[in-house]
Amino acid sequence: MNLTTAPRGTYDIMPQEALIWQWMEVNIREVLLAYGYGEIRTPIFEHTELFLRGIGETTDIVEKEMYTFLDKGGRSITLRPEGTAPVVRAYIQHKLHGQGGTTKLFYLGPMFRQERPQAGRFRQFHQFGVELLGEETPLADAEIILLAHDLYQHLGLTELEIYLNSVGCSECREEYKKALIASLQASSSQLCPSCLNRLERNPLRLLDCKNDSCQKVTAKTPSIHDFLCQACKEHFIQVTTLLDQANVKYEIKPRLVRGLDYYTRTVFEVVNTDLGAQNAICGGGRYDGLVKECGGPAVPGVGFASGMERLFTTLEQSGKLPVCSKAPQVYIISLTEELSNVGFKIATTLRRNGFKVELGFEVKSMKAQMKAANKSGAFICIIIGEDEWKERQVTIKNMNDGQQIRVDLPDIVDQISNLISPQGVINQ
RNA sequence: GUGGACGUAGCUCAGUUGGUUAGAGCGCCAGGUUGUGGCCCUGGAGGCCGAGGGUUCGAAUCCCUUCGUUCACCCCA
Repeated sequence: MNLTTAPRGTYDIMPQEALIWQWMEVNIREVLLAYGYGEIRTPIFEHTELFLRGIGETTDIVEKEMYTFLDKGGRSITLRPEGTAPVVRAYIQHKLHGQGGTTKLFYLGPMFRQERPQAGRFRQFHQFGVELLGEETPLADAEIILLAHDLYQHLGLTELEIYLNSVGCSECREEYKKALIASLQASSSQLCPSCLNRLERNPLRLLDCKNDSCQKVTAKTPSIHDFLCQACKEHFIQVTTLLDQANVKYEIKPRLVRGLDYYTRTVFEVVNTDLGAQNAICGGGRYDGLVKECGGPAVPGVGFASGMERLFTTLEQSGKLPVCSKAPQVYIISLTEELSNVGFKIATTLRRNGFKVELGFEVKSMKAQMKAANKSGAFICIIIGEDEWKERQVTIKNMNDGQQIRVDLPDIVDQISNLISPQGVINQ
């Protein structure tokens, strides 16, 4: 074990980068709140059973990717691998269905899956997501997709693709599965081993296998759209109509199926095709059976989850990351040990007046301190030297043009205010 | 869990068919100014060449093991 390295698949967000994360979070919250969603903060771990029931026992997440352990009371605990199941649990626990109407929630935070890391995949990663509970109408599906669309738009991402499909309800999906299996069994000899396995367990997933031979086989299989029941068909058509009205471009992908068992009817992904193998930055859909499955009433739901690391990378690729600077406005240097007290006092005064101030702690040569001031990116440097201090003055230097003036101690705040406006957080 | 690629200074990387004290650029520190940054010049610090074992007179270089990183597969955001 190497104690000086973060555990596999985890990483530190350092101050400069954290500024960008804060920016992303602020913007995401802004849009979600504007759409009427309230933030919910659920625990980072839950009873393992919740995920077994919610996500589905035969999914890969549950079978091999969960961080599961026994606590000291012998309970099986799992670090949340996704956000929907915990939100649904909280929805049931707090009986939000009893308040009537719809419930609109969003979450944002770390998730955990014990997978082998690769580009765009970590063991601790971050997602935000929304859940709209209590609505069966296609308006809800459309609102969710539109929300995702507008959100990325708001962040400056205009080149993303939206893939859309319907996986039907429990009834018509069963019909389709039967037809699919029947069609595939005829040519099962040409399928890859993992697809042979999936043939029985989850034939839908076989549709997006990347293996050439499998693709040839599945290319000839029937489309789910030929099997959707009347209600599902109409639901899907209405969703697409609403998206058309809102001018949202999307691509219908009859073969888009998602890995989680709980989806019904609408499923969708938002994809950045420049991202490599892990190119989905958002995935979601309708889950009409999930609340009941988790022990609540039969309440329909629809939502999505978005991976923030992938969002970050996408923003970076598109040159949409903001320029975040942690540079101070004012850098203060003192030329002798005795004068560093004065510098400290001036720093405090300026900070309490709302200026972003950095104080050189070490009294070194003036040249060295000026270098530090320059490197900090400060707009103004305050120099406290013996000459000035004899007359209870300090030098204020504009680091851009090199101009400097001497000012009396009581006038510092006013003089600085003439040059810059407060940007710090402390305001009196 | 499986496979490929890669681990040399704080960072990005050189390092010839194995051959003395392991290099560059950037960054850092100091000096070129008695109290003035950016540009330039000079000097300096900083490496168990990921770790362990083996081959050899001699290993950063070859072999094995291990750890780590990374990309891909399975699967997924």
